Amino acid sequence: MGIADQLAVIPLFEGLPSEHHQILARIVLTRSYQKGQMIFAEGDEGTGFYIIQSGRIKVFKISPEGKEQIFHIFGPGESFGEVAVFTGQGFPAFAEADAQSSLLFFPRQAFVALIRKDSSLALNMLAVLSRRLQKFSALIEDLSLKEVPARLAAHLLYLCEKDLDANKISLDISKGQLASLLGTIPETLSRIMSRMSRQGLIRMKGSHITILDRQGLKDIATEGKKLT
Amino acid sequence: MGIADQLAVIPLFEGLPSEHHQILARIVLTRSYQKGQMIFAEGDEGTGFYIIQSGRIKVFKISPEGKEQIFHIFGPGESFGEVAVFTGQGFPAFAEADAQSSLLFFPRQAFVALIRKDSSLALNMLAVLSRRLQKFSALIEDLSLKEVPARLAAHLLYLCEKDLDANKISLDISKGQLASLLGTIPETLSRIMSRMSRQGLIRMKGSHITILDRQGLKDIATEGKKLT
DNA sequence: AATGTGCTTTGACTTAAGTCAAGGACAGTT
DNA sequence: AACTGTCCTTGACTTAAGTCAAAGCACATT
Repeated sequence: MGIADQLAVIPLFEGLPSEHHQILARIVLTRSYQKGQMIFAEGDEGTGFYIIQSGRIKVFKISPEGKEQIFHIFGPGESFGEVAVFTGQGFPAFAEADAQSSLLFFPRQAFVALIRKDSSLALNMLAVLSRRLQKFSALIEDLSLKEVPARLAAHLLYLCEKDLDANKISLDISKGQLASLLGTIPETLSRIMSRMSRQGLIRMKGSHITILDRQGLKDIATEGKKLT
Repeated sequence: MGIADQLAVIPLFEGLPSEHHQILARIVLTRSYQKGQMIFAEGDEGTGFYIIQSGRIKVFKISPEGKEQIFHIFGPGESFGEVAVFTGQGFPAFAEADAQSSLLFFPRQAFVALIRKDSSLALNMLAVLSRRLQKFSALIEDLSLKEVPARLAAHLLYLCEKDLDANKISLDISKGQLASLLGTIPETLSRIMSRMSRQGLIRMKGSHITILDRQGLKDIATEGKKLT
């Protein structure tokens, strides 16, 4: 399967004329990264953006004291680093490979040139950025207006919805990373998870979590209901 | 001056052929809002977006307990509510007039149709959304990785840069709103401001603030330097 | 099986920031 | 000048969450 065919199934490139898939295939560069390798740093010049072919990428910021906040964890088919393409400023965060990854890199100039010619591509990109803005709104709301138990409850319910229909979740990231994604630290997350277990809301065995009381979690996630 | 001429000077519509300004002028609707009036609520269907002609709009979320987090305060020439246009989902937050305001409303269908025809408009919109994403990143970083004194110090320096060259700032929003913008509450903000005064970093007289020690504020904003 | 390295959990403690409640300050109105 | 409502400040207290440090586990390697 050629690159152009791979591109055709990526949501961002859906509905484009196939000659545009050809053009994209000509301008794209493939890059590989080891687990833990940095893809770009905050402030680096944004010379293009990336789509994940395989692997996993985390986008994050880190405080001078070393606390990390993960903004997103992206998987195959998802894009990142677009913001810098359209603002002309540097990348606003760090990106690092969370596993051995293969990425497609689209250089800025050529990509912008294509977007000028293809309004479907422009609209797809607008949809991608809009959805990202929506996710950010939710994160801001969480950080500012909810406490950690509520964020965790919401996240567990979210995983449960998208992952499997049943009540079993298997975390595909470490608990430390989950903490960072929820805007907290491993110790706090650990304590809250054991409180939830003790109250019979969830069962925990390593990275496997079973939801026992969906309604109870919902109450904590949305209502101001407290976790004893 | 006709609407089309007004539109021509709005950043989002810069560089468009003037016949497109004409089209925009034909599809736009003018709407007026009293201070305190709601423009849309979270979850409302996004039938279009707005540009501010005059007045001021705050976009925010509110917790069940009543704490408010302001996402943005927008002024003349700025747009809001675009996200819902491109995701097709409801508005992700509330918007309310912060003063008597006159808004331009662009209905979704007609606007998307124009964006299909005008790639400059599409690129302008991509730039607007990208910059917004950048601002959100900064807010997330602040909420998660910095404490309130650091956020306040950064905000004061920011106001000082954009407002006037001198060291005098006059807040154009209430302190309560500033608190909500920084992700805290009035009491906390008040305490921190008096600490800053006591330490000789700023002088405060009502809504007028003078920066006395720019470097001191910078240290608090960026380094992990503490405020005694 | 033994060793080691990197997560995760737990405990005791500290601290930033929120809550509740009472005063002040101030601007506009009568 | 007195009144009224709103916003701001201050004080005493509570609490969620972070810090530091020590075990505990678990998995991979030798």
